[in-house]
Amino acid sequence: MADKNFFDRVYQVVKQIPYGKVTTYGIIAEFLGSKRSARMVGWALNNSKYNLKNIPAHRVVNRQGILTGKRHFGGNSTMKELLESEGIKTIDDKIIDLEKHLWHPL
DNA sequence: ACACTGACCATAA
DNA sequence: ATTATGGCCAGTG
Repeated sequence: MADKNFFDRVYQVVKQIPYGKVTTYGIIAEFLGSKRSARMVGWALNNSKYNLKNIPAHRVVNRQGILTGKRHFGGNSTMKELLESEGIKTIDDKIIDLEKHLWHPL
């Protein structure tokens, strides 16, 4: 059941994101083979909290570096605080120097 | 079994 | 430049 679903693949990639680094839905989706499946990546993360996995979903943002999923963290600034806690600066839920913190699964 | 939705991205008009 | 639509896969009603 590890590589059985799209979700699990996403989990393994996201869990490999090192501290202070971020990645995007598109990159993950593209890494999985279908950049059009970026939606599923977000879904996987949404289910990840149901799976109680150690998924640093706060390190996953959209193509613009915007914390699109911050509203799913339950709080208003939970995601933002987590990122800043790792040294990632954000303005209005957008990551500054995204490419500087950007991490690629390869 | 069918239809709609979902933390997106790219292209077309 | 903005808005609309298609596409991808899976889950839920």
